[in-house]
Amino acid sequence: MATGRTHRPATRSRGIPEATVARLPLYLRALTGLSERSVPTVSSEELAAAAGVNSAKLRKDFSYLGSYGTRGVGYDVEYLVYQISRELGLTQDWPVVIVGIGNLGAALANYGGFASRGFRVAALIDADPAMAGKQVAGIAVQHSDGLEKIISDNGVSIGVITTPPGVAQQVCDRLVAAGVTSILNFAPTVLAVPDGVDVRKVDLSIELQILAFHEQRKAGEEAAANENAVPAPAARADSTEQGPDGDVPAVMPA
Amino acid sequence: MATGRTHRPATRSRGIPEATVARLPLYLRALTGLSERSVPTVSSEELAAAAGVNSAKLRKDFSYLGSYGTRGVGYDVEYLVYQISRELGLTQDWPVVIVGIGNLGAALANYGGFASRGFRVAALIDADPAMAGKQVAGIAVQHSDGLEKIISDNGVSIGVITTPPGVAQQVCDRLVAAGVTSILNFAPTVLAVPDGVDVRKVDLSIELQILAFHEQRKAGEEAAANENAVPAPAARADSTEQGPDGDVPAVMPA
DNA sequence: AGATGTGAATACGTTCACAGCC
DNA sequence: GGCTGTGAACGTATTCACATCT
Repeated sequence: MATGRTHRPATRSRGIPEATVARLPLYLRALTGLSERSVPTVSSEELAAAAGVNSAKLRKDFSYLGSYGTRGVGYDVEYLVYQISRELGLTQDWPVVIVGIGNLGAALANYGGFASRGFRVAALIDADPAMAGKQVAGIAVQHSDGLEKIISDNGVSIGVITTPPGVAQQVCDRLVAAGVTSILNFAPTVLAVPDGVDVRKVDLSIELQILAFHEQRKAGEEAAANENAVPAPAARADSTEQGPDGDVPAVMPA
Repeated sequence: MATGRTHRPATRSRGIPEATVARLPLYLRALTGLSERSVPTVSSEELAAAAGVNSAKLRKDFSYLGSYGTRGVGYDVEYLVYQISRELGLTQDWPVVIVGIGNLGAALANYGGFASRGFRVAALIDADPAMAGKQVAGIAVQHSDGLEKIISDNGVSIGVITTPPGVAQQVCDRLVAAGVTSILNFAPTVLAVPDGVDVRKVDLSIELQILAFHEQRKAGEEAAANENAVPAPAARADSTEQGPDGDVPAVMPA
């Protein structure tokens, strides 16, 4: 196993920034929409709006892939779809296993967006013997005893973990030992993996907590604004927060 | 991040970097684990390991909150739990609505991590009349006709969207008009919201595509390595012009 | 001694603004 | 004229390394 960190060599032409990679799927989705509506070309401005980013960022992102646009015209939709798909590795298809077929695992198995784009659910795996053989999303659940064989028989390199947190690390270890090198973790645990294995995590609870932080801050600002509104002490406004017309949402519930 | 420009005013003492905010829930989870095991104090090194980050980053993060540690000793676990909870706004509890009770919505409703920390499912809402009245996770599903009333009666400011993509924007608009200012979006769509409303998105498909990108790159490197090992044929199909060396970036701290 | 807290250095990401091409 | 592609400027995040305190 490649143990050494190969010390990123200020990579030459193939060094696409991580932030850009994370946005490519967004562009691809927007482009797919345009493609379905048979739109032939699109400007950076239009595409950026559809993807929810600004156009300078989009152009910079595309510049890492190459020069796929035409000045004065824009981008050819089909061509870009192909180029981005290729860059993301979606021209081949990726067999995926989901481990842990509870509510969430089942929901993911049923999720349409899975198959739509290069991914195929190769197997559903659960530790509960009572689950084995049951059909979920048209696929028979298999017992986790056979995990290693399933992985290697299907050439799976991407695993999705939707188990309870207590067993996520064990499952992860087995997946990695069996040859999986990319893991999408829905269990609220930090997974330890060897070098060369990528882990991405999705955590509902974390997302909500981040939202709560901002909610609280909004509430605080509102309160501060109200405080300012009444007394107005001799001291000047001290440029504290932004002006009165700032950011409190225009939507005031009746 | 929100689509709107929230005019960040270089806020004085309350300016906690976004990247730090995103890690606070991670620290909190690690600390909660220690707390349950009655560990009284923890060093930045230990806590960082448990949270899957490095210790310098953790200390820097905490320095934005204040000086809650003791030099030569470490951090008091209970005290830190409290401080971070307060900072994140988890000392109050947040009523949340989930709109779209399909597989995923139901899975989230059943998700334990929801209630565990400051969040309470105030209502489940679905547009299908056949769903209305059904119990999911012990809560009766309500029809979306009453959305506005549900929001205002319960003082809901956080909404979770698990509808099909086609209706996500409409649902979002109604939530916002009814007073919701934070949205967690599971639908694969870009949501447009007014200033002052935060949107965070969770998208399975995007995460998989990011993993596929890195998978592909690993495969390319392996191939390149093999090519080096074996004498290459005179003319090779140079479809994959992978850089000579390069390395797999540590995408996510694991 | 041992660990925190933090300026300074570095790396990464975004935005600006305009040259270059259609 | 219009739009891309990109160096340069700016801003944010991470890491280093050490002064500071118990």
